[in-house]
Amino acid sequence: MAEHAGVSQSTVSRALANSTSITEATRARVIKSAEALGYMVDTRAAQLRQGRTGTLAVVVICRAGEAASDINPFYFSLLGSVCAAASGMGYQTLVSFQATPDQLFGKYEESGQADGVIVIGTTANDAAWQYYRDLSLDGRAVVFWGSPFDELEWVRSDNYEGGLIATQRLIAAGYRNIVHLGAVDSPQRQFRERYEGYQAAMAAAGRPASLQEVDYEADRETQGRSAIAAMVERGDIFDGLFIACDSIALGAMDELRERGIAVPQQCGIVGFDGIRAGIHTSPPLTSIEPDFEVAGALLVATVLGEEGAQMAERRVPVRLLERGSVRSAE
Amino acid sequence: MAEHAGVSQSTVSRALANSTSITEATRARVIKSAEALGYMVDTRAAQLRQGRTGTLAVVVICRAGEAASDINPFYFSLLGSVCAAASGMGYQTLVSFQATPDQLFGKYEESGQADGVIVIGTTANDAAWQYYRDLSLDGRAVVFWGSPFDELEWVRSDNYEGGLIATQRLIAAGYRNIVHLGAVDSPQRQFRERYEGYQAAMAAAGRPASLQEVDYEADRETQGRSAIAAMVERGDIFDGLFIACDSIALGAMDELRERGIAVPQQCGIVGFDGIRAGIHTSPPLTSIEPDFEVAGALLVATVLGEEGAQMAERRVPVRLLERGSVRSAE
DNA sequence: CTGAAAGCGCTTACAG
DNA sequence: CTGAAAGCGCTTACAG
Repeated sequence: MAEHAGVSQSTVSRALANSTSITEATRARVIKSAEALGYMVDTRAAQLRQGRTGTLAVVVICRAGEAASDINPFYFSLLGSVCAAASGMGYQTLVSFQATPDQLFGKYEESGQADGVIVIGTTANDAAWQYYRDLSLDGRAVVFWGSPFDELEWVRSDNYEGGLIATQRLIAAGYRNIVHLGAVDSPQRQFRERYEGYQAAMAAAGRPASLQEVDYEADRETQGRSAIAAMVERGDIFDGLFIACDSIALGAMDELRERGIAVPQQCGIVGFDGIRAGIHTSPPLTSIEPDFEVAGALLVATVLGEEGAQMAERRVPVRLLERGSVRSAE
Repeated sequence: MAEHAGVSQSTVSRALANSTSITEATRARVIKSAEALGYMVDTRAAQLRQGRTGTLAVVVICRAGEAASDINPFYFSLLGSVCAAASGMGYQTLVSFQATPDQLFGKYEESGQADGVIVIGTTANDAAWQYYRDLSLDGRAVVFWGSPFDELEWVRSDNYEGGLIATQRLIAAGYRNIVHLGAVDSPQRQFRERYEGYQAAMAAAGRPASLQEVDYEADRETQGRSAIAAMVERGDIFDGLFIACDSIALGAMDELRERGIAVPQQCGIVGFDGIRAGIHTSPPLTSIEPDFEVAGALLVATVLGEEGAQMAERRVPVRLLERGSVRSAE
């Protein structure tokens, strides 16, 4: 390559790396040769020399035995946003799906494969979270979406705000007995925050908070179904539901339909996550959606240790996605 | 590292690479030192020397302006399956989402970043397909999911079979006027194949085939809605629909509901792709699902140029996912 | 502004 | 079975 352009290897490198200490004439010649020869810089070699990788690892934690098509679609949206944000910052993304303990691998930094790790996915996989927690405590650059551990670097939705506006919306529509379907003691820290937002809105309206716990060991749809079944069989009175996650809400809606409870007439529902499947239920599911673009950008900025990616700013704003599972405000 | 274990660099390398020409005693010592020092082989350097990358690039072609949450969930399932299959073969996966012409990048092989490229995603993005077609014609290892070009290396669902069994199911349930919603001349080659399966089943039942074309420039849900709107407004008689893709079917079901046409009583529906959102429509959407595990494995084997990954075997088997949008067989 | 040389961290003939 | 040396394809001080 250097030979073809009649310059040294150093000059080729500088020309292609846009170094300023190169005549435009020389650069042009080098570039023309590169095109003629179909030459491209070997990224591996360049990065080895530079001591960086230009790559970020994104690991999606799954439940054991969960196929790709069973993964909560919310995480796929997040994955896409992270890849886009990384690409915008000039980083490639090494993606892997990890479920069982033997699949766990996060030593990307140690093996020179990535400059940092972004962990997203189900918090129910204890082994995985312990593994990545240790990695982080070991001083590696790893950032989590919605970590169960406060000491780690995390980025989360503004869950409190989401719970607040979801509940306010239900109250404004005139529903009286609004129950929250979720969990306060699960590793899903985000669930507790959503509950607290719900609680605040209820308190402000002078109404008691009421929580129906879901069994987070079960799959999400079963969680929703079982929760509704339990409430109905107990004879609970409710006409509004703020549900901690859309996938759970989908199961809840199925159960309500089978039991003949009409949404939104007899029961209003607001979910959380804004997944697309909620567009096609009947009625479509009203939900709280985080700003995915901000989520991706924040995760990437945080793992890269950017200035400005301070703790206080790691909250992703949310908005109400008005669809059809809540009747109009009174 | 070598110093700590009291051996040469070569020995360290051989011990860690499980070379047979190493005493177990030496290997044990090296491994212990590695653990003590937290040493790991630098993958980049190893691969540079070995002339391979141990990595596969997976590019998801999107529509311009499409956010991650708008991507057809089918492709996410496929993406997950590909990553899992690659991982099973000892390969990492470099994932990117590409929509606009300036985002197009597939020179992973040339730049030493991957040993091959797997292209999946919407066929409606002409520029992208041309780009990857050129890359493939240039001799690069690139394999496509459902390519519009016959000369490329592709892996596809057994679309003909899928169309056949979907239509047979509708016929068996006693629906008389079964229409296909799809396209025969779109770049989606798979759509034509699905139509042909439909056609064969109709012919075998002695019934005429009837095609309602969708406008593949629009987004998928609009395609479904508009197709139904057109049929109803024209006064077409139909009581069965085999729809080329679930995302289109979801839109069609929304439109049917709004127009008061009951599924499956007045109209039976079978979609294609088996996306999860179809579980929560009412009724749930009966669909044809490819075996994702086989799809991922075949894509990976093909791009790696494995023996046995012959053309004839690049068809992914499909099965009927019985849900609720077709009434029981008579 | 450009070139010759060193070196990033490995693996692999080549000797012994 | 193990070591010394070369080399994978780059970038970057160091000279000029």
